[in-house]
Formats: sequence, structure tokens, C-alpha cells
Amino acid sequence: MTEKGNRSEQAYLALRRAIIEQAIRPGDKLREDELGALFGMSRTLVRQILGRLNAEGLVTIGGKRPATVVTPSLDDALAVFEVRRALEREVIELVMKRWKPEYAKTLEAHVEEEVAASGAGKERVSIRLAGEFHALLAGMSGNPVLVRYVSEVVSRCSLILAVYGRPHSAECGVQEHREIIRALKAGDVAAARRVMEHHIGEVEARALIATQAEESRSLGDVLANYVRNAGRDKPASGSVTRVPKSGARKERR
Amino acid sequence: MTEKGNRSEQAYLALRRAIIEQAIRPGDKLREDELGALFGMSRTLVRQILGRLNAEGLVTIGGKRPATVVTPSLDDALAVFEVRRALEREVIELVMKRWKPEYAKTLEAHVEEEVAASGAGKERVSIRLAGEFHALLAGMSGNPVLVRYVSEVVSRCSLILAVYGRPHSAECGVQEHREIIRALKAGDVAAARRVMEHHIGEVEARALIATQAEESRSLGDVLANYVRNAGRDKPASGSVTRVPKSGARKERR
DNA sequence: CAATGCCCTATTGTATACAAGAATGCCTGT
DNA sequence: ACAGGCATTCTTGTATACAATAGGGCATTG
Repeated sequence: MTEKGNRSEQAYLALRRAIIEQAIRPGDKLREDELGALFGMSRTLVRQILGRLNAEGLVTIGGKRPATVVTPSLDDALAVFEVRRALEREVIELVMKRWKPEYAKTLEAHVEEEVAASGAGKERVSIRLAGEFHALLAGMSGNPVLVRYVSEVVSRCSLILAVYGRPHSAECGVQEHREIIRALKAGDVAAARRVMEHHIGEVEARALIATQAEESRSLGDVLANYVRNAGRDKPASGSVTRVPKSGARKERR
Repeated sequence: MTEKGNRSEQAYLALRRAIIEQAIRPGDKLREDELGALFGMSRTLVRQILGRLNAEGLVTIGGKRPATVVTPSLDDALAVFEVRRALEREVIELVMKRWKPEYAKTLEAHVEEEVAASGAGKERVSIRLAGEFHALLAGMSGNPVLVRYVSEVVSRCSLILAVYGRPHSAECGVQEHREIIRALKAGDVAAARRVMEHHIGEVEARALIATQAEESRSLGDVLANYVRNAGRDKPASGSVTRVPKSGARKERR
């Protein structure tokens, strides 16, 4: 599709992957100069890339402030999962309709990759691969538009996981992916639908379960965690909380 | 959301509307200089806008050739409608769940606008409003992500209509919109779902019915229409065909 | 010693200048 | 007269330069 400069595209993919693999975390600043120097290109192109990522909901931009990796709000998270459910439902429907035996091979190979990455302790790669499984599946629907949207919501889910999710939330999904494949192979539409529904539910639960308590936690309570540990640069352990617009993070170079 | 420069945003909206209202038709060239002069801004900003429209699937860009309003292929059209069905289904579901009486007022007011525009012979405005009805409805789902995606597919549908649709395909939808509102007011989920499904089907049919014959029509057949009417500047009436990558169109200024 | 206001620097927003590629029109040769 | 190749020109791709603004550090004062 958009295959203009390979350099630009390459940089885009790299940055995107870095975000999805959580090598860059929500709230991190992305200065144009820095990225330009890093990728060996001018700010002009960096700007295009950031604009694209912004359109995909991965980075915030504008307002004379450096671009940052987005910190999804709870409402954002809910909205994304809601849409993702609808889209994945459609994916199952369409893939089932055009199912070919060789698809199973492709999917199983991918799951093997996931297992390998997970086993090698490459947590981050594992997260990315788990997402790409869904994009791969979407590709088998034969519908490019659907692929685009699924890819987008899946990416955003990675971000949501980074903010609200528990650390080890990756490899749990592998088994569920296997079940989806099995249902597809068996041609059991109902089962496939049910499994996928359950899978998304699981992912959502993993992402948001830790938040149940925090949702009703007052700002004072959260901040108490910080003042209690004043002097450290991280809040007390056990909490994956992240102050949205934290001024506590220095991270200047 | 993206509320940086009002000038840039304004230009973006203007261009977008022009495309949706078919004031600019598929295949038309959008030169950066020209737009820049028109909007009183530099090519830099025009480029951003074109990039955005490209991401939304409304214009093609890249390849050292001037940006053009996209000419959706038949496969594109099918894919868009397929996804649109799934999304609108979800919209109905969610809107029904959070239904408030005042929503009916808002929707009915919008339909009145549609009727007014249609009655006043403002065919183009009518087309746009018909699309915006669905965006408005999506907004009532309370899900911003859904709104974005629905808006996007609706826009692309306008483009598809421009290429494949019959000229007078606008006001037919009004009655269907009314029925959707009625079903929502009645709280009848099944009916609402059914009506929406039917509505999308109707739109799709209006868009693609005329294409059945053309799909298998050879380039030679199409061109025959032109040579037969050589000297005129329009092909024979009855055909809304448009040669995809026509070199026959001059349109240089 | 703490709080506050100001200046300065760092970073983005916008425009312009430069380079490269593609299409078109013209010229020439047959 | 027609076809083919070449040069010109128009348009995009990329980089750089300039302007504006927000945030942070520092000095000053109560």
C-alpha cells in the first residue's frame, strides 16, 4: 500500500514495534530531533511517522509539547475492547467461511513462534507475537479493511496492557490461541465464536482486573504511595499504577 | 482531539467534505501547490492533510505522482461494506443499551435536515447528511473508537457511491433512517438490528447493482461509447462509467 | 530559608529552498 | 507522414532555516 520510501517505512515499523513491545512505555517522550538523528533522517519524515502513529492512537501529538506514547484512560481501554470484540467476531465469521486447510499450518507455526519466544524468556517479543496472531488471523478473512482495524485495536491493547496489565500476561494466551485454531479446523462456528469471545474476555480481564480497586481509589490515596516513598523514583511495589501526567518522572538526558 | 491549528483543521474538514459531497470526484488530482495557495498555507501543511486523508482511505498518495481522490475497486467496496455491517450492528447494540429519549429528538432533527436538503435539490449535501446520520448514531454508542471507524467506512461508502452508485441514490435512505429511529424508540432490538441490516444492504445494492454488467465489460466496450460520441465531451447517457486510469481526461489547467 | 517571578533554553510549528523523478511535448530520422 | 527518442517542465520528496511557545532553572525578595 504505502510503500514509498523504504527508509521511512522501516523507521515507522521499528518505532511501532518498540512501542508495542513496551521497549518504550506509555508517557515516554519522543523528541523529533532525537528520532531523526537515530533513524538518520530529517525531522520532516519523523513528523510524518509520528502523525501516522498518532492517527493509530499510539502516540499523542500537538500542543507544542514533545510527542509521547499514549497513556490510555480506563474509558479508552473499555472502548477499545468493545470494538475489538465486534471485529474479532466478524473475523471468525469470515475466516470460517473461506477456510482452507493450509491456514491451520500457518497459524500453528505462528503459535510455535509464540511458544518459543515465551520459553526463551523474551517476554516483550512474546507480547507482540500474541497480538500478531490476531492480525494474521484477520488477514485470512480476505478483507484488508478488517485487517487494518484489527491491527489497530490489537496495538492499542498492547498499550493498555502496558498500563493496566499484570506483568506476566503474555503466555497465558497461547493455549487459547490453540483452541481457536482447533475450533476453526473442526469447522465448528459456534465453538470458534465462543472461544474467541472468551479469549478477548480473558485478555480484557488480565488487563483490567488489577484496576478494579484503583478505579475507586482517591487521588490522595495514590499520592500517599508517592509521598511515603519520597526520594525513590518509583512508587511502592505491588502497584502498577502510573500517574497519568506524572511530573515525577525526570528522564531528561 | 487533534485541535492544533484551526486553519489546518478547517482546511482538512473542507477538503474532506468536498470529497464526500462529490464536489471532487474519484480520480481527480489534488496538487499540493494548488491546495496550498487555495487554503493560504504552505505545502508542508497540505501534505499533512493529504497524509491524513490517505490514512482514511480517501486519497491515494505517494509514487511521485499528484495525490488523487481514490477510485475504490470493487473488492474495496465489498470489503468496506462487509466491515460496515459488523460495525453498524455493534452500534445498534450499544445505542440500544444506553438509549435515552432525547436521542430520538436529535436523530429526528437530523433526518429533517436530510429531508430539507433533499427537497431543496441539494443532492450533494443530502449525500453527506445521509452519511452523517450514521456517525451521529455511532456517537450515541458512547464509544469514540467506534465513532472513528464508522465515520471512516461511511466516508468511503460515499466514495464508492460516487463511482458505482446511481445518481439519485440519496433520498431513498431517509425513510429507512426513520424506521431505524422508530425501532430504537420502541426498544425492539431485533427489529432495529434487522432494519439496519436491511438498510446497509439497500445502500450496498444501490451502489453495486449498476456494476453487475460493467464488471465483465471490456475496456474496448467502454471506449466504444466514446468513439461513437466523438466530438462531445461526455459519453452517451445512461452510463455512469468512469475509466479508472483514464488518459482521456485532460483537465490540465 | 522558602516562595515567586523572570529569563533562557529546548522543542515544536511553519515556511522555504533544493533535489529528483515522471510525464509530456517536440524534434528528428526514416 | 509517422514513430521513436530526447529534452524540458511540472510536481512531488526531503532537508534546512526561521518563528513561536512552553517549561525549567536561577536569581531575587519577603
